[in-house]
Amino acid sequence: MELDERKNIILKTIIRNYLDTGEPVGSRTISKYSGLNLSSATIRNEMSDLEELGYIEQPHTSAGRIPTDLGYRFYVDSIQQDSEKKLAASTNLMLERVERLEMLLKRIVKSLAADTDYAALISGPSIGNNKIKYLQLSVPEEGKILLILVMEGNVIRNELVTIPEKLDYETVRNLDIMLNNHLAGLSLEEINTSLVTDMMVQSGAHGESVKVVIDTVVELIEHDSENGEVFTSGAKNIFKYPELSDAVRATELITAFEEKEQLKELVKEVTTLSVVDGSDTGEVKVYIGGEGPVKNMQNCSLVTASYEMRDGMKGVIGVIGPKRMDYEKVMSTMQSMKEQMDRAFRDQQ
Amino acid sequence: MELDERKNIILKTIIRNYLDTGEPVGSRTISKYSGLNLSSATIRNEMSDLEELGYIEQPHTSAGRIPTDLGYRFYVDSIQQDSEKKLAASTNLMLERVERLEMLLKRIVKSLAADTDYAALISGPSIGNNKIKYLQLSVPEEGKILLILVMEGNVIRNELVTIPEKLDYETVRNLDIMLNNHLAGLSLEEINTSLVTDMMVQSGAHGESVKVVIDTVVELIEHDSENGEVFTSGAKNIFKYPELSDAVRATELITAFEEKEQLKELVKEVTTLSVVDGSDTGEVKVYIGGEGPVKNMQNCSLVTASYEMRDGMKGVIGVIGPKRMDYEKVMSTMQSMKEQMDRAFRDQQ
DNA sequence: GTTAGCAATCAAATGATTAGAGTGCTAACA
DNA sequence: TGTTAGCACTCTAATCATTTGATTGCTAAC
Repeated sequence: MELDERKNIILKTIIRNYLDTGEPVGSRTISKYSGLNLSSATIRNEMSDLEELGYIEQPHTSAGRIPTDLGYRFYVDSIQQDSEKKLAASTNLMLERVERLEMLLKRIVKSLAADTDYAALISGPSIGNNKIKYLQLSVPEEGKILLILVMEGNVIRNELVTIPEKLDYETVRNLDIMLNNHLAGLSLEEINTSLVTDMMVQSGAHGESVKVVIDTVVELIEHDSENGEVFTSGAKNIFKYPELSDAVRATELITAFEEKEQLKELVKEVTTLSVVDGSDTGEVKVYIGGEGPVKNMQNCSLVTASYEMRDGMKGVIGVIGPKRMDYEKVMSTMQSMKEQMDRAFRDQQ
Repeated sequence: MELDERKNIILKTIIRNYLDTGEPVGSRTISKYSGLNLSSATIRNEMSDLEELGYIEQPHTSAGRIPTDLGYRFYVDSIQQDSEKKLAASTNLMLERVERLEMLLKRIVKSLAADTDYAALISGPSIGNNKIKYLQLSVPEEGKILLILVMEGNVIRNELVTIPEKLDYETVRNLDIMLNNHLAGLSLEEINTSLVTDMMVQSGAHGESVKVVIDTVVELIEHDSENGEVFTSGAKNIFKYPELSDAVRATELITAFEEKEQLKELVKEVTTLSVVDGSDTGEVKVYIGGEGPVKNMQNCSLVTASYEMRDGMKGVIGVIGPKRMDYEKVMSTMQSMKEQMDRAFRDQQ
């Protein structure tokens, strides 16, 4: 059995109706609103077929039909083909002004949540496979070294390092130069044991201190690539949708939004997935039910897009809502956000 | 009418019972469990008095009594007087190991939430009225300056500043020295216009760049004192308590826990309140219903304590739960956490 | 001052009935 | 062969009356 044009229209009508009302839709409704001029009996036959094909299902005998995950997938794909994406009215971010990146991200995620009425997240660009530009040591007090690490793209990290000896200004300066000579321009993978031993040997009596500093550098980069910040907004929107608000699911989402660990995992997967896909990187993507990175959120869908900053650093924006979500609006809002951000970051360079 | 010994006992029994069961308690229950050997009729008379005094109330006719905010206050105060605080079993934090402050705070707040089963928060120590130790400039690329700000207590902040001119290494070095001469040892309030003008004049042609840098310094400190980080854990615990889980209150709490702005406000108020009180700083405090900093959380109580790091920098830990909360357990857990933290930070120095 | 007893009150549970929406099937129709 | 009208059947959700049980306040007796 195939999905002919008529089944196609009926299925879309069912889903659109269900997205609107949240109620299972019956044959009579479709008979009236599909524009096909068919009686409810005929529709019933077709619906029976659609159910057999796995696109819709009945919550219980005497109820109408609701879309299955496969049904949603069909719907979302068919939206994406309708390339005449009429962009949704979304907040103009006015990204021209320079401000702290953190503030900027928070503002973006906030309007994303406000525009869509779902929960939104944004990941800051992570330094990940980035290269060290330079580092800088100073001595805030005896026995400690303040390490400043500047990565390509001017991402800056600092850490206070406790060293096992007291070093004078001149020595620290020399170590600083030596470290820069060896490390500048390298990425995390390129820092191997032989290189470290090399530096330790070269710094003679201060080998131990140098080791501590290098370890800290490695730690900082690793920590950051696993731990790129994620901001969220609109978690409360979850409560607007009765099909989710029951304790279990709410708890899951709330925990995810509080602990952020799961969200970071999610961001990571989305990033790597889009790299694997290759071709359509940057496109808006939809994960329905437990698809892709959205494990254990059976009743939610996730819409993502990635944006690009200077130096090829990428971040992800996403919206999480119930499976019964206004996909068209969310997808086009997302698209418009992404474009605004890409443009702003490009111009700002 | 006064609170004599008998009323005292009855009131405590009512509250303890209500905390246990969450159900309004009736006269018969008290008659059985108070240990006073009084009939329910007598208890009824006393309860009627207690209601008139404002300690308890009836949700509706034919229901038992529940404590009012005043009742809770009485109960909490009477706990605090029972100075034989049997410390609750709380996670041993094993704070000896040095780790990143952020990680440490997250771990603490997590076990606080786990131990109490309520939502917990912790504020990192803020630099607030702290003094500048030194600052450091470097040039990651033309037209930009990397500003590193080190405060007393080795709190470090950095920011990339865009300046209106290209400066060579030597000039930046001189500006660095000049800025340190003027700013080192000062707190935010001491940076006034005349000082700024002074520095601008002294740096001649580079006055504009200096101004931008100083502005950034001020911004960093201000931003931080308003924005000291707050970590939370256990927001999901809110759903364990049916009296809170209905949408409105849940939404309020969830938003507060996501946006953190309200929590920061709260932390700020707790900190300033305890400064005003003076004497009993550092004690565990309880705010019931809308008391103190817990505006718009009519159905919650807040238990707080402040901890101290080196250099007198203070932070706050807190637990938010329903008014019907196990005050004894929370208060003693809090006390023990606070002590562990104080001890650890003192020893670690 | 304390208590037993009793009527009055009210929320919450129970159960029966009804209304309504929807399906599947069959037979008739074009 | 595809479409439709009609009808019996199913199941949920709403409604309403009734019952149950907990609790109070009051009064009169101890």
